[in-house]
Amino acid sequence: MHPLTPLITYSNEHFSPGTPPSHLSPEILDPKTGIPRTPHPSELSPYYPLSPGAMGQIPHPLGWLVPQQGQHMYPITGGFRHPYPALAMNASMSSLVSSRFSPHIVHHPHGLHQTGIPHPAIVSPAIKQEPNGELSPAAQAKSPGPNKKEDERKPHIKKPLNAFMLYMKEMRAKVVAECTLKESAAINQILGRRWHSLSREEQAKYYELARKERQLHSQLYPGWSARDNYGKRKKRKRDNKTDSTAEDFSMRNKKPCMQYLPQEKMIDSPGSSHGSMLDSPATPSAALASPAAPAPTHSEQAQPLSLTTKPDRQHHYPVLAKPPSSSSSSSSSSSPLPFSSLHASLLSPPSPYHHSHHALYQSQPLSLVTKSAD
DNA sequence: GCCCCTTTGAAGAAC
DNA sequence: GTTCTTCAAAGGGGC
Repeated sequence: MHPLTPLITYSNEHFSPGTPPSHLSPEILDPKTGIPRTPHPSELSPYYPLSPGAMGQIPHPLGWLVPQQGQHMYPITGGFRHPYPALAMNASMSSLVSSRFSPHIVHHPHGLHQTGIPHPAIVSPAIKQEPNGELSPAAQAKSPGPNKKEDERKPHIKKPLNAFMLYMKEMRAKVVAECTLKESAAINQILGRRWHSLSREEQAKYYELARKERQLHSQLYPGWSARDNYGKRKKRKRDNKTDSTAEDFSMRNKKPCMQYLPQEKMIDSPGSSHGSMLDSPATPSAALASPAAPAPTHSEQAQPLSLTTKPDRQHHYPVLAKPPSSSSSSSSSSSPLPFSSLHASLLSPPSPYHHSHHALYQSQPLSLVTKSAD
């Protein structure tokens, strides 16, 4: 049984493109109009199926995502962690999500909900601060921007995890166990390939979870914007990624995973690795498509034949996913390369689903993935 | 101790 | 409208 199964009570029939499931429709609660209907947390997300009274008795619905470390979706750095405390919201949540106040106002200074329980998405300003909540001198010195004071007061509300991140959280432990790898960069490479090897149905589950997560996040923090977190990290350089390909990384691995490494060793010549898998009829069965992850377009299905190298890491929309406005862009830079020289079983975890269409994607050779010349 | 690496996806900024 | 950038998680490694 798939670990998600207990959480996913909805079926794929909810994934009619363009028509979000009714239980996810904005009419559940419109923060702007303040429609009075109080959504039960279970309506908002599979992460919130519990009644408040059940808190503390029933494991966190996302426990499967973080079974190994007992962590939670949005850990509160600074010591206190709680399993998605939004679960505790019922009436308070209603008032919270309907509030027009910004999250900074809604939430208590230290990331506490009105319930007194911090939401896991909130990382209080105590991030890298002293336990008492005051910024350490170092943190103060490093606080970017002129609004240090304001920044101190603002709880750090993290971005909701996307589908792949949810998948990573679940699968990381498995990969680590199988490969004895610990370097996250290497693990993530494996997970990235596994992600592509997932069946549509399996990916759809994660997309749906991620979508609900986003929806709930937006309802919990109506005023939150991803931009709020800009600058929280030091600007990361992207240029180096060009040179640091997976191939390089795999060579650096001191503890190679035999289960996955061979596939990379099989990559000898990019030019000789195209074709065989492309014979698979790309079953667009695409009927299965979540609103967040519509079926691929014709151009996308045709693209795997392209020999163009992966220009960059952006917008690599998976089989299910398609950018909202990428009808044209999807045909160029974002199509993964076929990786026909590898057997799917080497890349994929055992899965009952292996649509041929996936085969086009699951075999993306990281060693062949290069960024376009600058 | 901080940042990089590495992955995909979402969102915002920039053009 | 398209492209680019940043941040989500994770933990070893480098400086």
